Amino acid sequence: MVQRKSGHVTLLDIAQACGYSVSTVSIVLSEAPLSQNVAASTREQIRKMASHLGYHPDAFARSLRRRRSQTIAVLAYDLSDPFCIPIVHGIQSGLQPASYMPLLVDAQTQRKLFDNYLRMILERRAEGVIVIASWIFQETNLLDDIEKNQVPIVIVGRDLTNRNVSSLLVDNEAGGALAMRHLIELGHQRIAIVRGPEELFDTELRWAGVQHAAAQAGIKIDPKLVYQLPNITDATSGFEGGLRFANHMLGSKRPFTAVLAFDDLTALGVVRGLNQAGLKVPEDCSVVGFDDVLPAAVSTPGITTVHQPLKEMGLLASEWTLQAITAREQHSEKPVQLHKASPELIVRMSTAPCSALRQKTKA
Amino acid sequence: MVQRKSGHVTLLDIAQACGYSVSTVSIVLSEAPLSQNVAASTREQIRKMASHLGYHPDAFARSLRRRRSQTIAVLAYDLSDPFCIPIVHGIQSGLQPASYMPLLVDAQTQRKLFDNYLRMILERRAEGVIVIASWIFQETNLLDDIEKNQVPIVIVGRDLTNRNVSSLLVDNEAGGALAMRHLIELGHQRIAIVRGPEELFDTELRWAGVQHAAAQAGIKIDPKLVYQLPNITDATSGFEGGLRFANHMLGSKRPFTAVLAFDDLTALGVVRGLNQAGLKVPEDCSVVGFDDVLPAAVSTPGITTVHQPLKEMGLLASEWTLQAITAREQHSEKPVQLHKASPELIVRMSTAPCSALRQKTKA
DNA sequence: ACGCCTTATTCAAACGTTTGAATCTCTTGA
DNA sequence: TCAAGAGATTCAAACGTTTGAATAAGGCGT
Repeated sequence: MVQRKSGHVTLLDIAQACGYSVSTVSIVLSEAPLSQNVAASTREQIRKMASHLGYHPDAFARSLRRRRSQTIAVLAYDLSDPFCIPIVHGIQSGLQPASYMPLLVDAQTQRKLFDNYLRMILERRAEGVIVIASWIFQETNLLDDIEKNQVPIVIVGRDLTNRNVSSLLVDNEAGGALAMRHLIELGHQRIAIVRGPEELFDTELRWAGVQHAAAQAGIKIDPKLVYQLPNITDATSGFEGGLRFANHMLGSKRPFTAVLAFDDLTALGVVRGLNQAGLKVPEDCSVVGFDDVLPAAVSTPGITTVHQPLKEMGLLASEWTLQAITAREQHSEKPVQLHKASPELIVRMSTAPCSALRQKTKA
Repeated sequence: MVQRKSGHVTLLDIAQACGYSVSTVSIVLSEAPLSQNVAASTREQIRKMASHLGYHPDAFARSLRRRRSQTIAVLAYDLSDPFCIPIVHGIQSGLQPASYMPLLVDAQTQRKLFDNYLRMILERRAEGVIVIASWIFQETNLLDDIEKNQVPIVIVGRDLTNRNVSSLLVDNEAGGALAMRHLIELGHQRIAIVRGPEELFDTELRWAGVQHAAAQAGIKIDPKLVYQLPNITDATSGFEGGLRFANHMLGSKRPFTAVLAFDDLTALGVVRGLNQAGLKVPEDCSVVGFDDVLPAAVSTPGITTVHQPLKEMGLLASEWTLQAITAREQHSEKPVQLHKASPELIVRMSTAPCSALRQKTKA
């Protein structure tokens, strides 16, 4: 194997090795339209030599010349949020057939890192950006920077259509209602609610769904049994919050038979808190979560939750991005879109019919 | 803002805008040594114009010319394994100060994807590769391909020093012993073991540690209470296995007071299985896991487990890679290294003193 | 008035690839 | 015999940046 100074095999190496010009070799190996005109024997010979020398086209030179990076950046605000991974998988499967490379970066909830990576993304000339806005996420000037560089952008997990960004997220309102209706159908009347952090838009929407479902069933929500998670930027902080609030609920001496938690980690925190006080889930109290992340599925009891079709959302996000890129190539523009994915209730073992109800029906 | 055909601002734009040559602009903005000779006023002017136009150097052109991609590929065999994320974080924090960009890709346990991404990595001229070999991982010809291209490689989660690859992994033997000793100290004598898949190297090592600890304490392991997970490539499959084996254990009618599971997911599966049979953890049976992933921490009871210093391992992996790169620049070579990270026992609520022991000491 | 040093700036080639246009060599038909 | 076309291959410029060498302009000592 020949070693050039750059350490990599180039077209020139191949050209010299088999006595053709660089152009011919390029045409053959990149399967340009002109390669039909190249004699079959030549093609064969060049291809053989290329693989023999272990040639890999230099993406930098190619991108520079073609003015295409074949790259789409995926900027996760916090990759350790289990919420992200299925989305990433969906994106990958959408990009793979288009032979685009995902440039996946994790801002680790740090504004500074976020900006830093954003700069790198722009330098690497990503043709599109998909932002995964899990948990709290302040966008501030991000959009200006990206827009200035005319890079199509799609956001998952947040509605930014009012800022002219195509967005995909779960239908939070429907999801909240789904969870609430489930508890109501099980006969629960006194339901404690743990709302999400105020800064998170999901919070209001899920809350609206919950209220709607309650109103529809003629059930009043005791304001003293409504809690709100603090504005903390760590995705696992919900667990602490749920644990703390469970203690508050029990200390408040207000009766309740079920807890509707903002997300799965919060629900798991609630379960822990109830258990520490000697209460069993679901026998003494039902708990329902939101998101359907892995820990909810593998804990015991499994947490009843609202599933988000994350993989599908990721897939759609990648498709939208690719569409926006082709649109821009044709000097047109893809209109801003909003997709609200339908949530699905996953019933596990953390919810059960209200024991109070059983007594009532007996009476 | 000026728009060129490429859609991006270039050095030429800046040069023309303030009447200097491209060279001068380049020298100033890339802070080359020569920039000391450039008049302070000129520097000022150029910098101002650059930020005004929103200039970002083209990474392709720069890398092509400099022959440095400033990129290190991070190839995860299965990113959905919670095990990976802390490692990635460690890598990121190691790369950040060196202003290297991590090129993170997820093979999703698929051989085809793995090869595909590997090709892309080579085309993008990553200067180093860090492989995260969670769960089962067949390396076959990967190494040849990378070695041919003279790219330094480091592997996390697997010992491949015999193949000449620097490796970082937890000291599995010590970890296995740690878990076993913990159970023994709690007074458990009849301990069921769920071994990992046969193909996974960790399996034998942890098993050796377990056996060693047992021998040291003069405790015999009942072969009928030793199970082995099947060779499945999905990281969450341990849960199913644990659940199934818990049933087998109970069905075998052999007495046991504790279960040592191969990893946390398996432990969670065991807990579920025991619960379904009406047994309480830890009152009726203790369960210990391995890895300390998120689900183990947030389930109730929290799973006692063996923590791996994953973040530190990731950090060290990135440092080794950077060292190997600088070594290669100086035409020397970094020797192959092996780091066995010290595991740490995390005691949570899934383990408790053996009730049989209590009776014995009373008697 | 000349060479020489310093300071400030520019030239021009190179990195590896792609591609429109050009070249060269055959055939073929008139 | 020559023009015209087809087939096969090559030229040369370009993508945006970096950098060793070259140039230009001033200051200073002789």
